[in-house]
Amino acid sequence: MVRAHLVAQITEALAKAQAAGDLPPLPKINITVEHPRQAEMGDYATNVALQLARPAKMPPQKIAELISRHLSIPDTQAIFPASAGRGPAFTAEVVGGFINFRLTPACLACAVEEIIRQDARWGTIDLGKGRKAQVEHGSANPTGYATIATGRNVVVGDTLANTLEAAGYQVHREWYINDAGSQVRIFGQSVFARYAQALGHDEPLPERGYLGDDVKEVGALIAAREGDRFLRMPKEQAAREIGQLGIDLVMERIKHTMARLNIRYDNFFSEKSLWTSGLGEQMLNLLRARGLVIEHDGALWFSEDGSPIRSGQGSLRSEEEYTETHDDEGKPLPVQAVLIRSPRVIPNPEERPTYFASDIPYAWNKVMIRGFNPAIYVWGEDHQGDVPRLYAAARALGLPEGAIRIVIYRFITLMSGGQEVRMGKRKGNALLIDDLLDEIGADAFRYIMLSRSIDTKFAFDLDVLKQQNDENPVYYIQYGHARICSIERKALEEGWETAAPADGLRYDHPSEQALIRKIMQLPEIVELVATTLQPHHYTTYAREVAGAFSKFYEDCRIKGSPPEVAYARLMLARATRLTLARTLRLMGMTAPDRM
RNA sequence: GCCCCUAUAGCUCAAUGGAUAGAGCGCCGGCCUCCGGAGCCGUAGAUCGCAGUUCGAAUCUGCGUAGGGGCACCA
Repeated sequence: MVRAHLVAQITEALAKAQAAGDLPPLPKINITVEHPRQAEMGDYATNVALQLARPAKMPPQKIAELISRHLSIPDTQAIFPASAGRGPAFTAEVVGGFINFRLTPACLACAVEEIIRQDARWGTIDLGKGRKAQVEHGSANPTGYATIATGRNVVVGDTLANTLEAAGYQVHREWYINDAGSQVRIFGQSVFARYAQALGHDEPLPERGYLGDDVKEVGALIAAREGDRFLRMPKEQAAREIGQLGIDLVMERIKHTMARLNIRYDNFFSEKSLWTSGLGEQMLNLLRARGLVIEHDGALWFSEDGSPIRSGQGSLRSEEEYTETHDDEGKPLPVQAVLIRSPRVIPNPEERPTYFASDIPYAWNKVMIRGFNPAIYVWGEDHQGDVPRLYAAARALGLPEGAIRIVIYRFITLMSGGQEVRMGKRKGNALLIDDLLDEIGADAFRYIMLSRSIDTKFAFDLDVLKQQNDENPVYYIQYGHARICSIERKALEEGWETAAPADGLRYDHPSEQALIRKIMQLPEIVELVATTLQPHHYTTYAREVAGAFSKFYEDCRIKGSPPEVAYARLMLARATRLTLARTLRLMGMTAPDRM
């Protein structure tokens, strides 16, 4: 709200100072306004004078004073159109080369009024301007129930989707089903083995088969539903058909798990469909026509610049060829070539050439056919090597710059007996989301998943989490919300709420003002998450809002205060409730009325 | 070997290149005639190492050290 106005005022003052000859002509700089760490330095500050010191050949303090002299201070109405006649919005002060801005108490009061006016709209911004965006998340192999590794993926993805929605995008949520390829085949064989075992046959699991209990359960379920009819057909066919049934059962269960997590999808997209629809071949032909597909020893390679593969190399697996090179400035150079079809794969509509090959038509489908921009991919760090390839493919296909954005998050490891263990679906040692939800519930799960930056790995210690459950910040935040609801209920019952004072609300207490400053930041936080795609900022912010409210609640009585004070405080409590509720909802958590 | 990510308080994590690096948990010490004590206040405690860029570095660059991931006809 306020920030954009400040930037505009500073820009104007800078231009005026130059026009008046106080400052020499200067190069254009990026004018930023930030929150000073120290409250004594005001609510906002700009460092323009420090940035201009060198080009202007003047001391920063002097520049700041000159700019400040040309600064016009707007009335609150300029920022909050509904609030007229409340005086200037802020004061400006030059300290050590910074220009510090402090919102006037009247302006803080206008902010509270504005938040209440916006009500359910509070926290929405218009960054997207109605454009279509997609967040693809989840997308684990349908070869087992959802694990907590997928949990991080979906919670991050869903929160980003919520954020983009709040930021004014029309958001589509998609799960990509990797229902093609060899893992699916092995999964089918594994389910078949468990199925046969359930029917009393001594059928061994395939090599590198899936060992988890979930696959056992799926096999037994199919045995119970379908009887022994699959035992009377060729094993290969049985494994394929049972594999499909298994995928369906697994996806059903995953959808159920997602619903428990308060996550819904607009679409589940089948990888296989990219090839059965013919789009895959179409894209390969398009790339071939552009000279970007190379045939070598019967294999098909994608090469961004069409450069030939070195002769004598039957495969690009050698280090030299596969390594992503960097130029002198450290900028990545294009990957030389990526395998898209092996000579060993017999073309088969149920098989797709390679995993990467599917990414090409999928990207096209997202951006060119369905018109998503941005199309956001939420990927685990095991896909990190695919990032430059997908970008290369996007460039080769001529997708608009920036249409594809990839979010990489670090893995979750499991603490077991003081040791970190990497989970694996095939190994069957992965912790399932459902089991964890039984223990701690969806709100705590989502909060925990969001509480760490996606760039840091997460060592998951179940015992510690269970133990900490009661003192989790989740409850502190939700408690703040529930407490406000309780206050509002009581205020209604006991009739504390009087008429609004004619000349507007007033907040003189430091704890009131600190709380207002905090809740006012919500749109900035939404913008921050929408642009950085780092959702952990919400957890920090929610904790801060709840903390500021607790302090306010300790210091400032509502009940029993003079009517005007009580009214203003009640409104502040309401604005805080709206802020907490929105933040919790962005995180996909509930905002309970009572606990 | 090459590429990506990470290293901040005893522990788990924050900090759009800004001013005195913040929280939670844990430790120690205070606060309930009162709107919900799942709370509030206070004490102690930290930027992996060495250079560099910058008016200013936890943040950017280089070289180390330690950990994770990737460089599959797995996904």
